[in-house]
Amino acid sequence: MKYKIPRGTFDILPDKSWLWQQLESTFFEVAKVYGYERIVTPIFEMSELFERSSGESSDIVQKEMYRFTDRKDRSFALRPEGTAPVVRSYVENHLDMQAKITKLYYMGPMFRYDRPQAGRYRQFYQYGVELIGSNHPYYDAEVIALQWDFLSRLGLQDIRVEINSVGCADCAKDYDAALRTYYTPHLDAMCPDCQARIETKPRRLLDCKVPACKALGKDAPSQLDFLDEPCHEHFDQVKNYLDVMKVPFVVNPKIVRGLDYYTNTAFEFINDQLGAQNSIAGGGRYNGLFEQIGGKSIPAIGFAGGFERLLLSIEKADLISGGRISPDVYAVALGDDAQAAILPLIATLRGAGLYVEYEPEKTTMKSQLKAADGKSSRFAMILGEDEVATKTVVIKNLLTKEQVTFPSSDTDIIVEHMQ
RNA sequence: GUGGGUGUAGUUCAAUGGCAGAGCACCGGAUUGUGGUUCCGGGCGUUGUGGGUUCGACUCCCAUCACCCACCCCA
Repeated sequence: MKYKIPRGTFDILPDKSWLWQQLESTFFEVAKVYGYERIVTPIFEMSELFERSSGESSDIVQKEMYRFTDRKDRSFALRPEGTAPVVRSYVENHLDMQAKITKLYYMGPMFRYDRPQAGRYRQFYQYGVELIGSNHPYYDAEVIALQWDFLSRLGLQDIRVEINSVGCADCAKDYDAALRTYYTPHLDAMCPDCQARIETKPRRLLDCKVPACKALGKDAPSQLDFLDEPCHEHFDQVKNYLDVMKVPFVVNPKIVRGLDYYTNTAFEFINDQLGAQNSIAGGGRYNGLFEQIGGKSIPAIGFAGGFERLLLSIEKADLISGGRISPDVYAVALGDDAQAAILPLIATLRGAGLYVEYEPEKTTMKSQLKAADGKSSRFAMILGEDEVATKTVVIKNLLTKEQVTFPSSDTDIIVEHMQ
C-alpha cells in the first residue's frame, strides 16, 4: 500500500460514522434548548491569533501548532482550539452591537502536533459553547449544566465534574507570589520541569505528577484562599447555582487550565475509566481574552469537549444503541423484462422516501434474497416473468415470511403496505 | 520530544532457523422462482519497509515507518 493516512489522524468509516452523527445531533439538540446558535469559523487563522490568546509560553504555541506560510509569506496555523477563533469572529463582526449576550456553539476538527495516544490525536474533533457578554455567575453554571445535560442524554454516568476558581488577574498575581515563596525553599527536591516553571507559571506546579512535586503540592497554599472579595463571591454563587440546578460537582483547587486567558471559574469533566487522557471536556471563564485580542473588555465563559473521548466513554460504558441503515425494500428482478419493469417501481418507492436496494449483478432469486437478508432488509419486492405478464408485483415481509401480490400500478397501496 | 510493547490474507490469529496455515467475513454451488441453518468449492499473501547474519530468515541483528500504551500535555 503506497499512500497512508497521516500520523495521529483517522478515517470515520460507515460502521462508525452513524454513531458520530448521532453524537453531533444530540449535541445540537442540547445546545438548542439552551438557546445557543452555531458559529462556523475557518480551520486556519493567522498564527498570531493563537500566539496572543493562548500565551507565548503555552505548550500549544511552543510545540503543538501546525504552522505554515502561504505564498505571500504570511504565517497561518491550523486551529489548535476553538475559543480564540470565535472571539476573533465576534470582535471582527461587531456582534456586541447586536445583543448584550451572545450564545454560540461550534463543532469541528482541531489540530495539535502531539504524540498520538489513547484518546489523543493530531486531528481531533471538538464541540464547545461560548457565552459572551456577561459576568453573571448563573452563566458559569449554565454552560456546566449544558454539558452535564448532554452527557445525561447520552446515558453517561460516573462522570466527575470538578470546579475551581482561579480568580481575576489581581488574585492570580498574589497567588503566584505566594506559591513562589512556598516552593522556592524546596527547589532541589523538585523535578526539572517544575524548577523551570516556578518563574513563568507557578500554578502549573500544582498538577505535576512527579511524586516529589505532588507531595509538596499537598501543603501548598490554596488558590481559593487568595481570591479577593468579588471573586470569592462569584465562586460561591456559581456553586449555589449548580446545587439548585442539580449538577453534582466537587471543588478541586488544583485544577489548572493550560491556556493563559482563563479567569475565575475553571472546570473539568473527568471519566476515570479512560486511561491517561481522562478529561472529556474542560472550560472556564475568560474575562481577559477580549482585551488581549484587541476589542474592548467583554466577559465570557465557555468550554470544549472532545468527541473521541466521548465515544470512548460511550463504548466503555456499553451505551451504543442504533446502527447502520438497512433497506426498507430489496428489489428482486428475474430476467431482463422484469428488470425493465422494476426500475420505475423502484424510483416511485424512493420518491416516497423508502430506501430501496437493487443489485443488477445478482440474477438468481436465491442470491438476491440472500443479499436482502444479509442487509437486513424489511421487505423484498419480487418481480419475475409471471408478474410481468400479469402486471403484478410480490411484496414479501422478510421477517414474517408473509407475501402479498399487488397490481404493480397500485404504488400508493404498496407504499402503505410497507410503512 | 522520551520510554516500553506490537507489526503475517479484508479481519482475528497460528507456523523448534527448513515447502506460510486456520477461524470469521466475502463470492459461487448443492434439480428449474423464495433468504437466515448445514454441506461443498473459491485466496495464493512483495510475512510493515530497507539492510545485515546464514546453505537457508515470518523466526536472529540493525535501521526506518506505523499502531498501541505511558511520560509530557490536554479534548
